[in-house]
Amino acid sequence: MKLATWNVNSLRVRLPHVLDWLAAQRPDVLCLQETKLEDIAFPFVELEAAGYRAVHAGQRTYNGVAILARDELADVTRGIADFDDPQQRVIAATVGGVSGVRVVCAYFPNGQSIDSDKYQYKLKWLAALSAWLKQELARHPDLLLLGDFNVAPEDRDVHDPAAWKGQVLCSEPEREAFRRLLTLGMADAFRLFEQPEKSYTWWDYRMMAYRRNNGLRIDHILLASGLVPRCRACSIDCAPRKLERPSDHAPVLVELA
DNA sequence: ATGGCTGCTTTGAGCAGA
Repeated sequence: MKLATWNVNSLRVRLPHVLDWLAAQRPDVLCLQETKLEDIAFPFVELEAAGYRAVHAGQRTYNGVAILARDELADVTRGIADFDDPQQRVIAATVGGVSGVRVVCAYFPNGQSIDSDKYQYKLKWLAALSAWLKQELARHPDLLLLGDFNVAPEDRDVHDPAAWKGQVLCSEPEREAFRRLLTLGMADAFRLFEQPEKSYTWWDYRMMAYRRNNGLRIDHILLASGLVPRCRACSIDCAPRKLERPSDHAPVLVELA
């Protein structure tokens, strides 16, 4: 089973890239973030023609998350339970029937800068996510959390750790929140394997950052402990970042036996 | 060098992203 996550930075603009990528990779599941679409504008028809069902928690202009799957998507939930939030950042579904996995697709807040109200919202959101996932892991032992975490967990996930030290995406409270997710009983799938040095999933559009590999690893796939023995591979696919008019994020993939 | 791109917005300068 192949699952992936990709922040597409507007599905309206990126739909051709998504369709090409689905055709090339044929993942069983693809989680999308930043669709920036209302549900009524979501391209269900085009995706169905490509062989994918979809569920979407949409919103105009900002945020918006979706799960695409070749098989049925069951028990769909939107948002974090007991956390009132108009921003559409979380959608979850069970894929693969009775023996299926629970897929949680999330677009974590960016936080803007550590002195911003948005940063305080990010920390509250992270705390609410942890509390909710603790319950969800008890309910669904075969859970995966995939998405744009907007957190670079360690200095090796940052092209210039000195410049980013203490900044939003790298600050210690954010990294603590990331580690807290691991202590709930999850593993960073990417770090289960040997990986190339300077592996990143996001590069700024400016200053030729991609060409210089000035990036951050902020898109992640966490696996519940019980899934770890089934994990065969995890990688970042940089091919879409090289295309014309790319998303600033690259997809991350995981393979489960 | 505090910008540099990109996408979006009651269309055009400003916000947000990361």
